Amino acid sequence: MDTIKLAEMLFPEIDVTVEEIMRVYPKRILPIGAEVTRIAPSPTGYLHIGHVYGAFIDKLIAYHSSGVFYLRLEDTDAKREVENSGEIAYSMLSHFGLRADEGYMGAKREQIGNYGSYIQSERSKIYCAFAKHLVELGHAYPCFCNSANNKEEILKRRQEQLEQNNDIEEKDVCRDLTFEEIEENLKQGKPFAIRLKSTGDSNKTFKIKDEIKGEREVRENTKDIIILKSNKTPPYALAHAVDDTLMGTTTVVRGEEWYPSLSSHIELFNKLGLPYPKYAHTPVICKLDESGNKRKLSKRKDKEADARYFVEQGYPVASIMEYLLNLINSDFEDWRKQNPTASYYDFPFKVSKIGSNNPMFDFNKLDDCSKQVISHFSAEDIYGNTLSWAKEYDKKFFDIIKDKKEFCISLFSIDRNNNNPRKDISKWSDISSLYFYMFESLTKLKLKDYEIYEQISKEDTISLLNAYKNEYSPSDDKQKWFERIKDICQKQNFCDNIKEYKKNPTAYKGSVADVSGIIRVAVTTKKNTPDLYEIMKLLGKEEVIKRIDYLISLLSK
RNA sequence: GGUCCCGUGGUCAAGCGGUUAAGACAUCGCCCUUUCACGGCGGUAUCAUGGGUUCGAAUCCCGUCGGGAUCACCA
Repeated sequence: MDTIKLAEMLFPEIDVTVEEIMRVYPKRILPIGAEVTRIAPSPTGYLHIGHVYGAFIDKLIAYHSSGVFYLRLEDTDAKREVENSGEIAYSMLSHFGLRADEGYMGAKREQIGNYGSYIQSERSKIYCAFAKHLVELGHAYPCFCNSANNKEEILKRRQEQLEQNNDIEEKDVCRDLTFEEIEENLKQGKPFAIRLKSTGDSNKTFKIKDEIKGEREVRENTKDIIILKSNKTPPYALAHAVDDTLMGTTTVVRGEEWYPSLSSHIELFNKLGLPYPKYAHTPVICKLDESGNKRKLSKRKDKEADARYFVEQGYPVASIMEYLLNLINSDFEDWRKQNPTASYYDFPFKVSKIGSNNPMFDFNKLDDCSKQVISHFSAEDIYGNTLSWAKEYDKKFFDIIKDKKEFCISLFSIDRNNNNPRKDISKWSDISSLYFYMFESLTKLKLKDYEIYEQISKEDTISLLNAYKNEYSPSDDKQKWFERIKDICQKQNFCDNIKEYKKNPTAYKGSVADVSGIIRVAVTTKKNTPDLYEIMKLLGKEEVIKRIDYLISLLSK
């Protein structure tokens, strides 16, 4: 068959050649060893946390090799496109400090870099030229079969095939069409897609090194994959081969879900006569679902799949990044211990040290990371961050704290300006509930809202509170303040010394810890708060007495 | 169902033929502490399983089981 003639018949409107295009995209001039990486989200809604994870690895690779990290928009599927999501992807990436060195810069901003356009929908002529080239070479052919339109249809079709022959094989009925048949189809105006004419042998394998998985042996591709859809846009495979070649990507970092299609991508590169890049197939972040099984974080089911969730919750950027880095290279924590104040970009990260297990997302661990991170913040920074977070995501709390700068800073300073700062805040949204008693009156609460000391009788509790109410003086220094509590202990047969109490617990009604705790609960409802002395000073005598009285009244009912 | 990937404590994991099987989170004790914290110390593990290879296996090989991914004109 005259493939040149066929190509011309299929693509009469394409007048550029692959050679001409390649000339427009010169080789990058970079330092030796520099890696070019990219994040290539498709604008189908929000940015998945997995993209943040992947982009972070991209950025790290580029950063440590003095290379380039760029952002490309993979918007070749108009059906799935969601408005504004390109912008969301850009701004989320920027938010997490993963701003690209070049590429797409958000909807209304110009693209930066010499290898654009970085928006695939603007490159369709390029893809067609490559597809045409492949037809010319006899490595691709037109397919006139009807396509499935949605996932449901695909799954149904697959199910039917399974029931029939236990095997799903791509049937390439158009592979052996004659020139005349193709011409006839074209005349009738039938739409066509372009398929790769695979020459792979499923009994043969080849070796390839994955930067994460290491040396692997994979089976040759035998599928005639689609390389151009009937609407003249490319599916991922062609876009990947063409763009990553033209844009000079040296390492492709992508999720493990791509691994099964690797051999088809390699065949495509081979047929194109192009060298393929290095690959790093990353593990996929999972979670434990309701039935106890591990599964990929799902956009539809899991709120934490959306990168915005972490912003809405008020996690500092560093917290997320450090948690992710801990997942990426598990020795990060050791390094962090040695280098408590260094930037995480200085961590000697290694692609090869990325594990190949799919990790489960662990909020416990994230929160711990975040508590560590926030413990290094100053009270002023905590206030500032909380304020700007609340302005966006908690209007009510914003109104409460916006004019209370001094008060809040005093509050956040408690237990903070020392060598072992308190670690109770993991995200800005914690603060309103953690310290709610500092911002509102307690007079609407019921007894069940208090963390009452069950082991102390109601009568003793009331009597302790009454006694303390009369003793409390805001002008006391901390020493004196505590002396008074001890006084009450002695008068009411509570032990004022913990060690003593532990030696002989039955001799007392309780210890000074219980008494302090009871006062703490009366003032704050909670057993766990920052230093009580400081809290009471901030609240003021009137409020403290009022709160004690209120709890007494609740207990007396 | 085919193909591929993965199996070390609740979670993240170090480990690469000889280890008392690191460390972190969570959890439970204890200690420190004039309260809450912070911090310190410690407990909780027959390395999915069965069989090989070996003087010796979490580490190598095979089977089994379990989990995951993928098999689109989606990325």
